[in-house]
Amino acid sequence: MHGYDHKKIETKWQKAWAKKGLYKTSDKVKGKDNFYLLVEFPYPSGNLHVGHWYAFSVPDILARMMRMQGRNVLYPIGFDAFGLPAENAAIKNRVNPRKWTLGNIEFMKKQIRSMGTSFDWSREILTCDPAYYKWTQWLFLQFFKRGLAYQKETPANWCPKDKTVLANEQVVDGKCERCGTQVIQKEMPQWNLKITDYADRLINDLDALDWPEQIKESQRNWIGRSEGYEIDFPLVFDDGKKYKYVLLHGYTGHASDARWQWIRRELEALGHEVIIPELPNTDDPSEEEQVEVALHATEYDERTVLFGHSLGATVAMKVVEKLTAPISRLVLAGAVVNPRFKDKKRPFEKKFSWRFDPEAIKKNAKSITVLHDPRDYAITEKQRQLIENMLNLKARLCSTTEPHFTGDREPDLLMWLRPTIRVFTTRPDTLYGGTFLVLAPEHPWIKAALQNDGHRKSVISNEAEIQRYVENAAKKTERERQESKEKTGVELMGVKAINPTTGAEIPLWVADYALMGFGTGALFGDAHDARDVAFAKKYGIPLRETIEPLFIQETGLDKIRSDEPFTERNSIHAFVKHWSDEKYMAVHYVPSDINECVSGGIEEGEDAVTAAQREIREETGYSKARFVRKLGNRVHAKYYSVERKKNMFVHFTPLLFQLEDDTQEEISASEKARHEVSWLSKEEVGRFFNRDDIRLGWSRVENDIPYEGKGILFDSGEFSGLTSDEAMPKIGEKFGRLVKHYRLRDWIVSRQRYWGVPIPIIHCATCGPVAVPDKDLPVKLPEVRDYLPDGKGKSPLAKVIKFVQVKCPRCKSSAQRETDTLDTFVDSSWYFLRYTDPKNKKKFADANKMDHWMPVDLYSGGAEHTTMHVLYSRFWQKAMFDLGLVKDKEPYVRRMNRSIILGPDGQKMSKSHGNVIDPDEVVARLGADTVRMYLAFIGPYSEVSSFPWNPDGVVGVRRFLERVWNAGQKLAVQEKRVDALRHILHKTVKKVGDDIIALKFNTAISQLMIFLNAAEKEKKIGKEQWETFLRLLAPFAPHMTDELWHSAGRKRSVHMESWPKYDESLLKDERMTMAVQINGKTRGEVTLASDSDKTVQEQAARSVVATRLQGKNVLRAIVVPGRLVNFVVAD
RNA sequence: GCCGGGAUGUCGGAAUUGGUAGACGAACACGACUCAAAAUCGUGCGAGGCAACUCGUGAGGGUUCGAGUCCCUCUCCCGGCACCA
Repeated sequence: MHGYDHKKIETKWQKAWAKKGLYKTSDKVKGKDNFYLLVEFPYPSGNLHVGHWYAFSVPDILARMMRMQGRNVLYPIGFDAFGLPAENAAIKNRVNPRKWTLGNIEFMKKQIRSMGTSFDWSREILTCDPAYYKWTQWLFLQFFKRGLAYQKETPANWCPKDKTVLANEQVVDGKCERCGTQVIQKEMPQWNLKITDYADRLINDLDALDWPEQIKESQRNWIGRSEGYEIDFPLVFDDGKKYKYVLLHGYTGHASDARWQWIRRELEALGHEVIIPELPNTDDPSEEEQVEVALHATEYDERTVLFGHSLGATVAMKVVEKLTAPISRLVLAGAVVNPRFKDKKRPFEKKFSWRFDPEAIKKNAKSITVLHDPRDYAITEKQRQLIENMLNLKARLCSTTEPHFTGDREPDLLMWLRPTIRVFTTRPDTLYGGTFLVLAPEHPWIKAALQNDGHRKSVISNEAEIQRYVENAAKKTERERQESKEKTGVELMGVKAINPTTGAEIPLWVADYALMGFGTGALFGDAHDARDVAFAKKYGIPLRETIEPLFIQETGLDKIRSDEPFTERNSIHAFVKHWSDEKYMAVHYVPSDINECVSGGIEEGEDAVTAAQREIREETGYSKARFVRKLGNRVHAKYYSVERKKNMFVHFTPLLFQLEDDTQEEISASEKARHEVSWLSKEEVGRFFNRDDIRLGWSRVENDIPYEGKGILFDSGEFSGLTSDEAMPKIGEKFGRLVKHYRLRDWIVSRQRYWGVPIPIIHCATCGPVAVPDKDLPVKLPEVRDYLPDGKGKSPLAKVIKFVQVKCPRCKSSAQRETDTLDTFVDSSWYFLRYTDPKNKKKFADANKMDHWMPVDLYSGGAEHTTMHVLYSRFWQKAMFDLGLVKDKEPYVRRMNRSIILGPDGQKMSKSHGNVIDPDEVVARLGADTVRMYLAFIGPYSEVSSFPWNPDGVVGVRRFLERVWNAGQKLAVQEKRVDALRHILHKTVKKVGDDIIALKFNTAISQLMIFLNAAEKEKKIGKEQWETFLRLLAPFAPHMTDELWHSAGRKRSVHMESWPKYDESLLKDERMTMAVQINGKTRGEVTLASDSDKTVQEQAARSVVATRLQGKNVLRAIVVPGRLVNFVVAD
C-alpha cells in the first residue's frame, strides 16, 4: 500500500458514483421513510467560495448518514439563476446574460461535484429555465386571480444605481442592500403581493415551529405587530359654519324632540349649520316619502354630515345611495337593516325595501360611523352584526342615557357627530391625561384642510406657517428627520380637539415626530411618554399626569406572600438632607433588611408633612426637619411587612426635608435597633437605596423625569384607582376599538430590469390588467439588444415592440404587455416544491410527490435570509395553502442558520483584506475530504457564530485522515476483535450518530479521533471493528472511506452500507473511575467495577480518603453511581 | 430604548443538562528518529507554588453536600427592531 493520494482517490470515486447514479433519489422506497434535506441554492456568480463549501458539504454529512440509517433522502441542488449581476456583467462586458449565467453554472457545477456531495443532480433546477419560470408565472397568476397580487401606484424604494425598485427587505439603513447606494422614494405603479394579509399568521404560526429563537424573534420584529386602540378625538373649529349637519329622526319621532333640539344648540354653539327636516307620516312612514323629503331638505356636499337615528338611519342610507357627490360623514345610531321584531309588527316594515347598496353608500360617504348601545331594546346584537358586515366596519359602542338614544340629552351621540381625528395608542390608560394631539406632516386631514379652492378660507388660520412646515418636512428624508432628536412642530390654529374622556379642548400640532407610516399618523400627547413630554415642555403645552407608579416586591425578605390579602395604608417617604453637608440620610431597616429613607404611615388626622416630621423624629431623633417640597405624585408599593406579618399595599407620598440643625432627641433602644442611620453622599445614597419605590422618589430629588411605566390611575374618572393593565382594555373599549398595526409592508415584486421572469400580465384600456391565459405560458423573456434600463422606470423589455404589442386576451383589442420582471425572491419562494417533481410539464409539481417530501425536514441557510427569503417563502406557502395548491401551512419543519467562515485573520473574507481562502487551491493540496471534514470540525454547525479559517487546523484534520489511511497497514487488522476497543467503539457509534443528528459534527469528529487514538494505542484492531469505524467515517470523508472499504475486500460502495448499531449494555466500560470528594472538593479517585453497588462504592471511596477523614465527623456521604462519592464533613 | 442570543486556557471549542472544568484539534515546549531540517512518533501544556495545596468558566451576591450549568444584580460582545405613540 502507498501514501494517501487524495487526487487519485477523489476523482476515481466521484466518477464511479456518477456512473452508478448512486445518489439518484426515488420518490418513494418501500420500507424507507423520506427525509428532505434542503440547502439554499446558490446564485451562479461564477466561482465557489468557502461559504459554499460550508453550506453544501457539511449538511451532506447528515444526508449520507440518514441514507445509511435507512432513510430515503432527498438532497437536491439547483441555481437561483435570475438576478442583477448577470445583467450588470452583460452591460459592462457586452455579453449575453443567459450565456454568462449558463457558463458560470457549468463551471460551478464542476466545482460543486469536486466536494463529493451526494446531491441528486437529476433533479437540478434553474430558475431562468422557461420550463421552471412557466410555473413561477402560473403561480403568480393564481395569486393575481385571488387578489393577492395587485398593481398600485405607490412610493417605492428606488435605487438610482441599479435603476430598479427594491422591496423594503432589500433596503438596509436607507441604502440598497446590493450596491450600497442611497435609496430614494419614487412614486411608481408597482406590482405588490399582499403579504400583509398574512402578517398575523406569519407571526402566530411561529409559535408552533421548533426553530431557533433568534430566527423567530427576527421575523416577529420585522413584521412588527403592535396591538393597541384607535381612538377618535372630535374637532371643534373657531371659524364657524364649517359643517352642515342634517339630522334625520326615527319612527314616531319629530324634529322638535328635545334631544334633536339639544344637539342643534350644541352644534350651532360650535358654529356648525344644523338642519333637521320633519319627515312625513311619522307614525306610518314609507320609504319613498321620507327619502324624498330628506333628499331635498338641503344640498348635500363634501361639508355635510348626515345623521340618522333608528328608522332615520335607514332613510339616511337610502339618501346617501342616491347622491351624486360624496358627503363628509354618515353617522347612524340605533340603525335597523332587517327588521324582524318578535313582539309586534311595525307598520313601516312593508313600506321599506330593506335592500341596500353598500358599495354606493361607502362611495358616497367619505366616512361612516355606526353607533350602538348593547342595552338597546329595539336593536338586537344580530342587527348590529348585520350592519357591521354590510358596511364592513365595527360599530362604536355607546352608553346612552336612554338605551335607544332617546334621552333628552345624549352626550355620546354628540361626541360622535363632531368631526374627528383618529389616533393610535398602545397605552389607553393614559388617555385622560391626553392634553394635545400630534399629526404627522403627511396626515391627510392636514392636506385636506390646507386645500384652498379660492372660494372658502381654510379652517386653519396659520395656513402659511403650516404649509411651510409640511413642505420642509417633505424635503427631509426619513433618516434626516430621525437624526435630529430635537422635536419641532407647529400648532394648528383655529381648531381644537376634544379629549373624549374629559371633554376638554386640547390643541392640535403638526410635528414630524409623528410618523405617517405608523398607526394612524396621529397620536395624543400625554405626561407619561418621554417624547411627548419633551415636545410639550419645549412649546409650553400643559401636561396632566394620570399614572402613579406601582411596584410589587418580588425578591428579598419583604417579597409578597401569595394568597394573602393586602392591608392598605397611606404613608410617606421622607428624604432628609443634612443641615450643612451635601449628604442625605440613609436608613437600614433591619427587620426586613431594606436600605431606605425615612418611611412611615400617616396617622388619622395627620397630613403627610407632619407625619413625615414625626417619623423622622421617632426613627432618628432629629426634631428640626424643614419641609422643602413634595417630590411629585404618590408612589405605590406592594410588599410584605416582616414586623406586621402581613402583605401591605402602601401609598407613599415622597417628600424632601432639610434639617435646620443637629438637634436630636433621645430615641428608644428598640427604634435604634430597628433603624441604622447613616449619612451618605448623593452618589452613595443612590446606590444605597435598594427598593424601586424609594429609588423612584429619590430620582425626583435631582430631576423631574416623566414616569413612563404602568401603574395606578388617578384623575381618570371612573377608572381612577385601577391598575394600568385593568384600565387599558376598559378605557380602550369605551372610547375606541382594538386594532393591530404592522411594520410589514406589502411585498413589491416589480423590477424594472431585464434578467428576470416577465410578469405575465397584459394591460388593456378597457379590461384593465388581464392575466395571460395558461395556454400562452410561459411568457418567454425576449432577446434584446440593449440591457441598459432607461433609468426612468421602464425595463429594457419596454423597447421590444413585438413583445409589448399584443391583443387583449379578453376583448381582443390592442393592448400592452407588462414589461417589468419579477423579483428573484419570487423564483426562490417555491423552488423547494419543484425539487419534488422537477420535470413535470403539466403542473408545478404533482400533489402526490409533494406529499412524499413536504414539508422540508431541515432547511439550512444563511442568516441574511431570515427576513427575506425565509419570510417570503413562508408567505408563499401559506397563500398556496389557501388556494388549495399545497397541504402544509409551513414549508420548513426545521430551519437553521449557518455560521460564517472568516479569513485566517478573523476578518470577513474579502479581496481588499487579502484574506480570501480559495477552496479549489486547498482541495488541490489537501483534498476534498480534508476540507469537508475541517469545516465540519471548526465549530458547532447549528449555532450562529463566525469561525476563522485556521490553516494549521486544516492540516490537523489532514493528519488525522492520513493516520486513518495508514491504520490499514500499521495496525494489525486481525480477524478477532480487540476487546479493549469494544466498549469505546460502541460508545463512538452512539455518539457519532447522535451528534450528527444534532448537527454537532465537531464533537462527532472528535469522538472518531478518540477512537483512532485508542486503536493506535492498542496497535491492532479487529476486521469488523475496522469496518465499523470506516462506516462511521464515511459521511465525513466519503472518498477515502470508499477506497479503504474496497481495499478491505468489499465490492459495494460503503455509502450503500447500513449504519452500525450499538449495544446499550456495552456503552459503559467494565471498570470505571469515580471522583472522591470531601465537601464538594475532589480529593482523589477510585477505580472499580462498573456494576459495583452504592455501598461498595462508598466503602472504596472512604478508604481512598481515609487519612483525610481521620478524626472528622462525616455527616453523610452522597453517592452518584458511576460519577462520584462526596463526604460531607463537619469542621 | 425594547427584544433575542452569548461570554470557558494562547486559539477553535468540549462538558452525559446540577456531579472530577478544559474532551478533541491547533499553537507552544521538551524528547526520540536524523549529519541537519521537515515529516513522523512520544511527553508535557489553566494560573500560583519546590511541595502539600490554593485559586480558576465576564464581575458581584445567593441557593446547594456540590454551580460553567439554577436564582438575583451588573458589565461587555453579537443579532433583530427603533422618534413605532
